[in-house]
Amino acid sequence: MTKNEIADTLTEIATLLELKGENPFKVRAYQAGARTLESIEEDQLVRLIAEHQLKTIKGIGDALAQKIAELHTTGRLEFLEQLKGSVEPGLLTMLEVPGLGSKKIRALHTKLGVKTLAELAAACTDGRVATLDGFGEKSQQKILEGIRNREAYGLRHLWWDAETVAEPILAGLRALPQVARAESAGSLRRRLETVGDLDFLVAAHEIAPVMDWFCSRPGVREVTARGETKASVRFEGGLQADLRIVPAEQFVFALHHFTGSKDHNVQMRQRALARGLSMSEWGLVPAAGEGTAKEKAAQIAERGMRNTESKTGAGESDSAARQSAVRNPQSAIQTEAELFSALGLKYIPPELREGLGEIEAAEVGELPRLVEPGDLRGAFHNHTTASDGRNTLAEMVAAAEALGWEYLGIADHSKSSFQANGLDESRLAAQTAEIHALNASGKFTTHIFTGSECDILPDGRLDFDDATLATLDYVVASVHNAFAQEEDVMTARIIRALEHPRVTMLGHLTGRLLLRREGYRVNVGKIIDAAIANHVVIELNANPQRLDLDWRHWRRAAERGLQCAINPDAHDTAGLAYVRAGLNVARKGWLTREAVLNTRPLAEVTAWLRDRR
DNA sequence: GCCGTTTTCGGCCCGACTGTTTTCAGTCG
Repeated sequence: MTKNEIADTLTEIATLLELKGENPFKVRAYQAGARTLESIEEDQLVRLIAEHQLKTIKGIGDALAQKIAELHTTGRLEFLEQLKGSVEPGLLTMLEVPGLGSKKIRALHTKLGVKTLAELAAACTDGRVATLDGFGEKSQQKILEGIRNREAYGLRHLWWDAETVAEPILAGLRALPQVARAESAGSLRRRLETVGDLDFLVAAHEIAPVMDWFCSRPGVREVTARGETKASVRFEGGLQADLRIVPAEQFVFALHHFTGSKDHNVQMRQRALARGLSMSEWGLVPAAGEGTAKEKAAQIAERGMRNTESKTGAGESDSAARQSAVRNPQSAIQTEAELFSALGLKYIPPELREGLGEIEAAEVGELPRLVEPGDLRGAFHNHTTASDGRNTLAEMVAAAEALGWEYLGIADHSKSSFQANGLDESRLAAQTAEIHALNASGKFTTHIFTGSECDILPDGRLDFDDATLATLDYVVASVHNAFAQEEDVMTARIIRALEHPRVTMLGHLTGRLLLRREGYRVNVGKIIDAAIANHVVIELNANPQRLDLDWRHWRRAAERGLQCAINPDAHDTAGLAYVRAGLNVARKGWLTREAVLNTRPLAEVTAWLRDRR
């Protein structure tokens, strides 16, 4: 096991011990052990294990040293297996309900005997929870709401997680000899922040082998449908995936159809009709004559295509179009660009196909040149082991260099973020000195900027005084506490921070966690105004769980002059890759390279930061 | 479970908020 995997395992042990009601200081010892482990380098750990010197690290005693060594060499731990066996697995799930911690869960388990979320929900519904000591009506209501939210959210998945599942499937489909073309479609291809299910579209000259391959993917729990041209499967974890197989000449029409949002598709069809054309997943053909719904349904049934009705609910005109398309194959149109062109439009990237003005812009050639992955030259807002990151400064810089980045900004937490091991003035000074020394050493081609993710205190003051902030290249100001403030209080608090001359950018504006937690109540428009007025950048936090500020705000904000920084908020070297999720959202927000600070070369960014100070 | 030492157990990390209380426990960042 790697260092970080071992740390995760120690944290898991701590959670299980907590649920068992073990000595809280023992729990803390495991948590501290995990953090300690994260703060050392991988090869240092390997050396210490080999030399039986683990115990020389503060916070690691006999017990932890033995367990860490066992995990490192064998990858498993008998102690953990036994521990898992002694804790009801359903109790771990309850930890995901807001407001429930180990103490309350244990009370619910021992006094009411609930073992699963369903049993807990039932106990709330019939009022048993409110009768327990330490619980009341409000707690009962809150728990019930938490469980219901979780069920509702559970229907969707983070784009990042869905993409992780989809990528190997798409690659596998493309590698099949029967497959001419394959693409993902739907919200995954539109790069929406959350995805309901996966859609794969394939052009194949032989259907059965492709279906077989798809339905037998590892992790498929159940094949929920399998017809002649479409199959649906459900993966462990609940994610559903659809595969549609179409003839090659139909592929591009189906791809467009299953990619666009409902609004985009409706607008496209209206546009086609206005030009005497009928558009559907089957093709683009001269608008067909009238026919009864019954006749069309019969034609579809005849061709055995029941499974392929439109997702957008426009099946009527589609079937007519399909009938014509079959008679008039659109062999001239091979790509989506040609399809758009046939309707007098410039190519619209999938990210923009939301029906939010992209067709009008494409008509007059005013679509933006969207920022692209290759445009990024670095990123700000990254953490190291100095606060709550899991890789050291040197490891983070080496990873950035491997990505070809010209610069990397380090912004560890400030002292008020106690829970995240925030840096006080002296530790910040030490880190700044370390960064200056590393830059001077020439060890890395990637330049390191000194920064801080400085807490915005509840009254809008910053966590460091001006003299301390003046020692840094830049400052990311973020809210990490007092989330429950009224909207006007929170808005004024953030604006006060933006007006501080040392603040370079605002971190995760709303604090939302996708599928888990709403953002704090805040007037986004006023904050954007204040950021523009004070020449402060607003970050696009690229953590797949955040993607904050939301793409729906960016187009107008950027038009009014707001600068964006796509920040991975990386807590380990792997986290730098999150910029990809951030780029998706930036593109959905119509952002160009010019709107994104970290597309600029090092010299330009250096000058920009200097001029701001 | 770790640490430190007044050498063999006692102490171990912050602060706000909420909901339950009537002085505090639990949760969360």
